[in-house]
Amino acid sequence: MPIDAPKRLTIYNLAILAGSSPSTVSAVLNGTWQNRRISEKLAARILAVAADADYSVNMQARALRRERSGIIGMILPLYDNRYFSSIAQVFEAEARKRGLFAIVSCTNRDPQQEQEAAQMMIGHRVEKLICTGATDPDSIARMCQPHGVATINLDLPGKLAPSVISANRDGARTLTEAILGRLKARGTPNDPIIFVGGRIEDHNTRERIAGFKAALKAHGLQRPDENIMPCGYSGLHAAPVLDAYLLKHKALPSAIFVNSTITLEGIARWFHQQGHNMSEIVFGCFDWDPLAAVFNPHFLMVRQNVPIMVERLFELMERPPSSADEVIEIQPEILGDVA
Amino acid sequence: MPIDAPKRLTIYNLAILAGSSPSTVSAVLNGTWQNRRISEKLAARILAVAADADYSVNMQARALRRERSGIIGMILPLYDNRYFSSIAQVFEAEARKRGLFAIVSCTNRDPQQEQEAAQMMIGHRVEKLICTGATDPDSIARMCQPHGVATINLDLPGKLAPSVISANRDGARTLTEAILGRLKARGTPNDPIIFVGGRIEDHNTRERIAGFKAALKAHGLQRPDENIMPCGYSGLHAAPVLDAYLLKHKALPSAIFVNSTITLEGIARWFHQQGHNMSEIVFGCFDWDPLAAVFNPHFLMVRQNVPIMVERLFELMERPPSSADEVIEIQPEILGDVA
DNA sequence: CATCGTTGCGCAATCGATTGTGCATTATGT
DNA sequence: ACATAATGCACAATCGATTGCGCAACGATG
Repeated sequence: MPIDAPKRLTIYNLAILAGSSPSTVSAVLNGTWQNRRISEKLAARILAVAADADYSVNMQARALRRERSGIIGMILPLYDNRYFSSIAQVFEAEARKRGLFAIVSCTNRDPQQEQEAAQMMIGHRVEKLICTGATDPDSIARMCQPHGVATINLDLPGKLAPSVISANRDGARTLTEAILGRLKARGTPNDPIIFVGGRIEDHNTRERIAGFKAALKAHGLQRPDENIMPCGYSGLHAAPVLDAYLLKHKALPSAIFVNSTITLEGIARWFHQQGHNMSEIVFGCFDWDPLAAVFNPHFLMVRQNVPIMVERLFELMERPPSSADEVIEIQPEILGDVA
Repeated sequence: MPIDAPKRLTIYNLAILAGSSPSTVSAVLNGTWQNRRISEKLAARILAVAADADYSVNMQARALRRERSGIIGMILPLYDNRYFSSIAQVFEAEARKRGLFAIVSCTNRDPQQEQEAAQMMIGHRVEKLICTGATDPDSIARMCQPHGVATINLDLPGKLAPSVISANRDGARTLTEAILGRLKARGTPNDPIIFVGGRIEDHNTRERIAGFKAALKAHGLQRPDENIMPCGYSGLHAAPVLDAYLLKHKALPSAIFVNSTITLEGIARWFHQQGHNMSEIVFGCFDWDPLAAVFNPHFLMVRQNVPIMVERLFELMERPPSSADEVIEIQPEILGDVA
């Protein structure tokens, strides 16, 4: 092992090795040599030399000169969740297909971290920035705009950039109707049903609540709003909410609309700790996790259509959107045995 | 909205705005101005102008000139799994703490994708490359070496770079003993137990099998090797394996050592489809998923210690390893009710 | 008053790839 | 044979930040 790489390998070195010039080497290596009328013979020789010497283009130099980085950024609340991790994975694969390099940064649903990450992304001269589940997408859009970085919102919409989101209201209504169907099948169509989880400040939760209420109303059921408890996404907040419900009603609700798998985790933990049996209750979860689904096939779960959402995302990047605040809604899928 | 950013904002523009020079602006903005004896007054003025103009350093230019990118790369089999997504998340947070920018790429346990991703990373001049769960880490180390990019292996070890992995053999032995303890508690200490999932080609699976066998042996149990079925990670392969077992033995095993949550998913699906009851069987899984754990608190699960593993990773990066193929083993944790 | 040391800052080269332009050769047309 | 066109390639400027070096202005010292 040498003490250090004696000399970095550049197109200048390659030019000498191949008996040519840097500009020719560059053109050959980046594929524009046809336009420059480089002979096939020389191109082949240069390619051989480059391969032999194990050359690798310096992306920073390329980006600097081209004034475009070939990088596309995404900020994400977290990786550690099947919905978001799947978004990251599909996003990366699609970016790669398009010759773009994806960089993803987690921001923990924290507006300040979101903005810091966006600053980083701008520094790295990303060509676009996808704001996934951002608590404050409009601030990010405003930060990016003067730098010529277009943003697109995913999962949660904003007003200053086009957005791709799930059809939350419709999905929630369908899920709620499925829950009501289960209750009816059990012969207890009028039993109490509650909504747990999410943040009332975020668009998705509000829409889901609207869908939830609409479904109840359509079935002639009126429920007090106190049965709607958007207590945050963290699973920790589920326990106090359930405790309070139990204390007040001296009984568990017959059905629960759970607003995320993270909340579901908290609820399941509470049930286990309290010694209650989850299978006596109808669960509908607006989110999907394969392990949860397979362990509890009777659960009703809504799977957001990540592949389509990401596909639309890239379409928006490629075709300019009709308006700055266009919102594309993607229908999610409802899963669960019709037990 | 302007047709385009009229002029990109650079230190040259800032220098004019602040009535100074590019080199001074640069020094002020990157914090080295004290060394250059720039007056506090001028520094403050430049900072004000920069903030006011919403300036953002061009990282490619900086990287090019400094000959270091400030980027650290990681390749990963997939995001869509709680173990790996957690690794990505912790890695990114730790990198950020150190002023590094993390880029992560999924390679689907495919050696070719691993190498392509490594090429990309080298092109972006990552300062280090972490190969997580790589099927062929040594090839990557060989690719990186001539470019002066140090690699570190995570989760699966290699011979050409230091590695941080879980104590697979110990963990598997402990897990197996816990399973045996459950069997004994049920009064059926000699019932059959099988091992399902993983790849026999990979180090971790081999070590876990060794631990599994060692625990059986220590308890005076000899099991035929045909009960060890490393049928791959995908959940799809679990079904045929279980079908075959059932066909041959006319009964289910009393305990199953499952080698990953992905395999567990396949097994659970099979149980549900076949109408078997999982709770009659002792499950031990060498992997952890919070939802699986909370839905099946009686499951024995091994949680690999991701925070510590990543911490050791960064220590290896900062302190040179004692030898090129040093392997650091991190003890995992065993979870599950002592029901 | 001359010398020397500080303080404060700007000049210009540099990192490596890209690309507009120009200059030799060689083919083609008349 | 001569003008024109096409072919094949190299020169040199450029992207934006960094950094070794040097120079002026000023104060301190003898």
